[in-house]
Parts: sequence; structure tokens; C-alpha cells
Amino acid sequence: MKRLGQEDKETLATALDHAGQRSTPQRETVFGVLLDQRDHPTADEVYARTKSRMPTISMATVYNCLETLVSSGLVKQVNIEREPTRYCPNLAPHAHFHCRDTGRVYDVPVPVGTMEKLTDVLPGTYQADSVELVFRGHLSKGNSS
Amino acid sequence: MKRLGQEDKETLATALDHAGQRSTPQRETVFGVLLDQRDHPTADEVYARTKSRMPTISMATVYNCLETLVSSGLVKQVNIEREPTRYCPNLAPHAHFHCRDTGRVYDVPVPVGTMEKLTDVLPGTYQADSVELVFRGHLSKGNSS
DNA sequence: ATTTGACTTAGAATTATTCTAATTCATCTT
DNA sequence: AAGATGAATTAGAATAATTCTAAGTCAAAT
Repeated sequence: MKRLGQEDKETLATALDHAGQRSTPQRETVFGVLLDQRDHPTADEVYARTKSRMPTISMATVYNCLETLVSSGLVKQVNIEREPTRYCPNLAPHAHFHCRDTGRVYDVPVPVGTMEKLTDVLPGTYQADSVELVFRGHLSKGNSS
Repeated sequence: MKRLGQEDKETLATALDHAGQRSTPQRETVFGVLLDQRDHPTADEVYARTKSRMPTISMATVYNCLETLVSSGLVKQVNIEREPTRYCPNLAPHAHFHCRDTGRVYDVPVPVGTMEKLTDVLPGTYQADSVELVFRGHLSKGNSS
């Protein structure tokens, strides 16, 4: 899949407009790259993938586009342990699992309300507007018990 | 408080020994700095504080000591959003709250078993050995309801 | 006393990211 | 339509936290 579908294009245009920003070919392509392969790529990886669709794009533009997508709420940054920032177009509340063996990051769906409920542990003066839950460990093969 | 108490010294020596490492004046001092002011200092801050007690210490040694303390289990690293790594000698399971206004990081005690319970959301093939819970937001003044 | 290897040190190197300044481009005005 | 305006893109320089390197120091063991 090389281009953004009509629906995603609308989503992008609307969100950018709402944030006072334009939709551009570069932003569309970068957004498409993120939607196509949801493996939490780093900026480097996004750059490589985007370059194969739009060879003239620069690293700076990739960073700019990612920043624009993040600030308009379409994409989330995922930071794990000082590793390069990863980018994730999954907007539903979810946790992450970081595999120590492969370094890969997986989305972990959580039941509705779980993330919000976590704020119960906070003292009253702490007003949280975001909750981040990250697991680290290993993927056990063939054991689904 | 400028020097490590006997008890903390023992803790340090034992933990280091267990990890096959020696107790040294530099490691003692860095550990003391972390125990004295539990505000999640960065390596830079640890360096400044340690230098005031031991003026000849170098940045490289501070990094080395911190790494040694982390790998022997006495100290935990706290990474928030690509900011410099912070160091925390609180070994009890706890969450963190990151204030957007001040940038400060606070420990949030959690009821026993809470962190472990979170792993329930993981599919069976995911074996987590650590859980990280970070809140971001603001401290509301005078509202403790 | 000498050797051994761990520890410390200063400074260079690395690397993800941000910044700068110049160019391109789309839209707006006349 | 031509020019003006300002946003977006670009290449490359700059930054900053951390790691690496290679030399020097020190403590313990022979």
C-alpha cells in the first residue's frame, strides 16, 4: 500500500487544520508510512521508509512532520529507556511491551477504563493528563497459558 | 549529612560484593548523594553534588558509579521522555509523577501488589520482569480533595 | 616488592535530535 | 496574471547526554 486512503487523508487534513497546519505531500507520506507498518519505527526507520516513496525528502522534514503529527494529536511518541523515540499511530489507550531479546515494542490493548483507573493511586493534588504503562521482559514461545 | 551511615555502607558493600564489585570511596560518595536528596537527580546533578564532597571526581566516574549501582540493584534509572536519565534509590515498587510545569519527578507509592497486578493485562506469551508506570500532569495547589 | 587487574580519569567520539539559514511552494492580494 | 507573504522543506551545522578509549592510579594477592 503506497498511498493514503481517502478516509485517512480526511483524518489527517482535519486534524492538521484543527491545529492550524496544512496538509502537505510530505506529511501525508510520513503519516502513511506510520499507518502501513505499525511496528513503532524510529525516526531513522520512518526516514528510510518514507524515502523509498518520496526520495527527495530530508531527515529534517521527517522530524518536522513527525513533530507536526504528534502535536496535532494523530501520533504518539513512545520512549523506552533512552532508545531513539518511536512513533505510534494507535490512539486508543494502550500499554506497551518492550522485548529485551529483540528490542521490539508491542502494543498491549487494555480493557476500557484501565488506564484511567490507575490515576486512583495518585494523591489528590496530582492532576494527571496522561498515563504511561510499559512492561519489559521476554516473549515465551509456545506457552499461551 | 556528608557521609554514609554504617548501615548504608553495609548495604552498599554487600550489594557490590554480590555483584562482584568493590566498594570504593567514589561509589560510596555517589550512593550517599543519592540517598541524601531523593529528588531524582540527573547525572549532571549527581556530578555537581558529588564534586562538592569529593572535588577530584570526574564525570566519567560518576557515570561509571551510577552504572555500577544500577547493575548491582541499589539504584533505579528513571527515564522520562528523552530527558536526561534520573537516578532513584527507592527500591520499593512505585510509580512516578512528572510535573509538566516544573519538570520535577515525584515518587508515587502504590498499594502492595498493584504493580504486579498490572501484568494481568498481558497475553500469556508476554513474560514481564518489570513494570513502569508514569503519570504526567500538574500539581494543583491547595486542592487536596 | 612486584604483579595483577579493577577502578578512575580526561578527553575524544558517538548519536539522536534540534537549530539555522536559505530555498521552495502555495495561497492571497491587487 | 504578477508579486507579496508566510509556511514548509531542505542540507548541513550545532547541541547535549552518554559512551568509549587509552593512560594512569590504586588495592589486594602473590
